[in-house]
Amino acid sequence: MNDGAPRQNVTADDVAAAAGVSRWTVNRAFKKEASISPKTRSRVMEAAQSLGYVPDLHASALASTRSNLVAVLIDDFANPHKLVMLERLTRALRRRGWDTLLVNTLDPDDAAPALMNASQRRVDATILIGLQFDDEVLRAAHKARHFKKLIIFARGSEDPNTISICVDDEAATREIAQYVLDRGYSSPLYLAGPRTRSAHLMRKETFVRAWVESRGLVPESVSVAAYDPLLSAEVVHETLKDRDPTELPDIIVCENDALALGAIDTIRHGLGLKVPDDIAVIGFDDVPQAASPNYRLTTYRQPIMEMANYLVDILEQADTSNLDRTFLGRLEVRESA
Amino acid sequence: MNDGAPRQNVTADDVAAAAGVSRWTVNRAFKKEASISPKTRSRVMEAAQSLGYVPDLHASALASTRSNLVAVLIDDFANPHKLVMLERLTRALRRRGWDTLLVNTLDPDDAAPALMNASQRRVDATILIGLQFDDEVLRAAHKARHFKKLIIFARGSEDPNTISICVDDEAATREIAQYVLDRGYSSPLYLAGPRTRSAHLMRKETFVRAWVESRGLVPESVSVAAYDPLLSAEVVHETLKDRDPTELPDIIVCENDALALGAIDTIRHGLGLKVPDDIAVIGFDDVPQAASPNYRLTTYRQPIMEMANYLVDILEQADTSNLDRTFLGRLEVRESA
DNA sequence: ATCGGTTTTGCCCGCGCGTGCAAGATATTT
DNA sequence: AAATATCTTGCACGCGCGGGCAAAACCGAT
Repeated sequence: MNDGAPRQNVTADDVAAAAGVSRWTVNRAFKKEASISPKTRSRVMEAAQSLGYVPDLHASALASTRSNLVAVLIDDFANPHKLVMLERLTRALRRRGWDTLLVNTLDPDDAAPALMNASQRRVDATILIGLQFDDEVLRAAHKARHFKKLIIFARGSEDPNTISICVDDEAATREIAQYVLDRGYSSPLYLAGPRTRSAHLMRKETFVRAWVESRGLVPESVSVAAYDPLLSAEVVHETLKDRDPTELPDIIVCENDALALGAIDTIRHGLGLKVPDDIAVIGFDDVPQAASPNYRLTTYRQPIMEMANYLVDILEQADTSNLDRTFLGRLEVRESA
Repeated sequence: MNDGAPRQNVTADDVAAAAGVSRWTVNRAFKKEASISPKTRSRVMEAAQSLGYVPDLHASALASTRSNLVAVLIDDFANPHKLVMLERLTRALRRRGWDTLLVNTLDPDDAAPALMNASQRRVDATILIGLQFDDEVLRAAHKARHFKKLIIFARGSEDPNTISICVDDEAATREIAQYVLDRGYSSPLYLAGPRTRSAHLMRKETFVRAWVESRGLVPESVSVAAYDPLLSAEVVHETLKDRDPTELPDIIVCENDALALGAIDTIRHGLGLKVPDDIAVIGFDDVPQAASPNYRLTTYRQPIMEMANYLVDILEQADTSNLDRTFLGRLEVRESA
């Protein structure tokens, strides 16, 4: 395992001795914007290279107030969009020198312990990509030691102590509603996700409001207990299986793609109908599968990469105030609606 | 953000003062198997609770030889099975007190830097859930400082310095081959993933061998450059689109589900054929979508949770020798083949 | 009460690096 | 060439905790 050559514990002191400088100069050589002359730096780097030295990030974090580590809390692995967000986020972070502590929030009650866990690692920020986080959890977060920034990704939040980076749900949903109206659909079914205690039903509410404004009536809606395609398929099937064809919706507007994919599956294989001819479907997120020849899902694409980059910008900001930001995506029109 | 009450830097000393014990006793109270009397422990814990103290894991890692952190390197986010593995792995780890450093290996050349990165955080083990890792990367890993265990998850490895936890590919593939034979399929197409330099084409080779043994001829095979359903759909389409119906395979045996899902999509929407009537499909992994009413994919299920638990067992082992282990899964027969 | 054994507690030293400042080396100016 | 300005380097101290051992407290039995 250890073939002798690269010693196990090369420290900055060893490199310093080899390069004929002080230990501090060695560590400076590894700091991006340190005051050090180019030649000593390269001399140090050579010595470091030959000894196989790299700075120890634990010691560094301990000695300073920064760890260059962020925690990502995630709890909903059935939703394929989570994988996309995770990929973009870790990519943006790593590209710019940040490490990611991934915390699987095992169940709703685990959110607070998970937050605590992150704080024990002195993370510079905690990012929430879940949905089970209610205000109580946020309060727990603020109690955590070394707590710095709490960022809610891809979901709105009114909490003033929190930074929220998300798509403008209202604008997006209005665009979707407009599209549905323009295409002449008349009996939409809104398929919503789990009802969280905190009021983040923005999308559904906005859609309902828009529909009422234009058509004067409240569209039907159903809610699924998790953003899981399989569960969504079940719920849609239960809801529609016994209906007279004339009572079927002509479009299912889904809070996100996870629900939409399940809806399409059920329309075809459970109800034996066609998409979009019998029932159209529209989603939200634009997960990779939405583009597959099987689904060709019309959906609203969130600019995740852009959002991830903004998140990293924020990490570098000292000031925490007013960092919330919403983004605009765009409707990706395919064949499902 | 910091509402005063919970001080930012509560250290073991503060708790010690509050509880009337020494600092060392405080830290002992937080160690699972420390020699400490129940009453002092609870007294300490109370004090800690009221002060909002939790041990600092950076300091702990620095002072000891353990960090309780493992790095997970992952590089292929198009494959839905990765999300499953990530979920099971982080769940098993967290349940038993391990934290996860998630490293997105941005591209093949990033593997070595990613490994280095992990070593800077003194991880107790590094887990590879990717495929782009060739022997050169492994060698780089062994040079890293503080390098301890290198675990290859869900993929075989001959490297003696490495611990591999995976399904018995040979047994699994033989079972699949037998199933294909038993069902009377006669012209299989083997759909393989990217050709890596190292010889890990186990599944394909085994299938080919089994087929040759029983039928005396080498089955056709094609390879897809990534485990990506969309790419797989393209490749299958390109391969089969101009064929005379009599020259079509009667089953496509896929190296994993990512490829299988794409294959099904193309068979239906690209070639206008039916699964399994015209062409059957068989996969490997049993991703969640495989069970959806749309795919009903017959596939070999890997016991990921069990494998993840074994991985954590290994972490607690001091001895590194002979920890490789293969698991048996089982063929999940649905309707696609 | 005393003794041997056992459990519990205290503590020295060090893990590897960053902060902030002072000393030293170089460059620039007149 | 001397003096000042600028850049580069060195260093005392501390970050919070753990290993391992010695001292102290405890236990029951004589």
